[in-house]
Amino acid sequence: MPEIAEVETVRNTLKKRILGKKIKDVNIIYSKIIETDLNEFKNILIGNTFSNIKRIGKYLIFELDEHYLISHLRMEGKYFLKNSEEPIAKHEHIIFTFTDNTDLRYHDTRKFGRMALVLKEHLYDYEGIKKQGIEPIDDKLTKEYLFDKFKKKMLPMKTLLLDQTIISGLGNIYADEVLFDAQVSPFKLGKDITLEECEKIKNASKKIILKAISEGGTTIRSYTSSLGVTGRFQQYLKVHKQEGKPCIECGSIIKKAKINGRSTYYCENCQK
DNA sequence: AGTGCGACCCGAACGC
DNA sequence: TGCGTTCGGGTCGCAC
Repeated sequence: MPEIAEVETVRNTLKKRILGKKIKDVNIIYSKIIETDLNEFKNILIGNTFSNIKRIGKYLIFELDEHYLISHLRMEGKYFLKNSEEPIAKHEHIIFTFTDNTDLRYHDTRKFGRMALVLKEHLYDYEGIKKQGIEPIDDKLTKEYLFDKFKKKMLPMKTLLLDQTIISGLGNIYADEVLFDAQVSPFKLGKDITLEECEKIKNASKKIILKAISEGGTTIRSYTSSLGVTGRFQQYLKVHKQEGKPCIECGSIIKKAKINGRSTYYCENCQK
């Protein structure tokens, strides 16, 4: 389940492998992934070259001549690099074939990921991109900014951390970890949060994302032979999926709850 | 405007 | 064993 750290790892790995290669064909096996008109999608990509790969929030942005290919992996999207002769595997939905007879293959068991082509000057007209808030690693993420965004909200903090228009890039796993690190209850309403707690949330977000990115980078090195390009997150989780285990800080049993439909793990004793 | 929730998918986990 | 059911994850879009 890719979050910002996994997306960053995929970006760095693909940059080393596909930049400068000319696309000679695009095979669309499952078309609902693609939001752009399919003929237009193929016509723009064939003959084109990926010249850079950027990231905005959880979106991968592949740079082309005049367009960007925007790709969101959602939960299970992955990119594989394979030789073109290899048979198409289950769950491979979009295949970009380069002139050197290698493929970039988009693999997604849940078919939830999305791709779209936009003209470069229209990147920020794309809804998902336009709405992104500030990233945890950006110095513009201040306690004052967070306090201002949270202070009138009747929603629980868990929900607010998942809102990409406030903090860009936190997913369900890291939201739990951030709240644990900041010692803030996931149930606490935005309107009840203090400036001091915003400072803790800001620091925890940055710390956890930076750690996750470095872990993702470590993990990927074991993938060189199989070519599965994904940054699987490490099991350094203190609360997420730790239900029933003792809290590493106080020994209380980690609890699980649903908050606005999202599974949430927390320590009742540490998080107030 | 703010909030709540179903839809999109399908493999894994669970219940019988 | 084998079947059917439930769950989960990020985002969108619709309902209130």
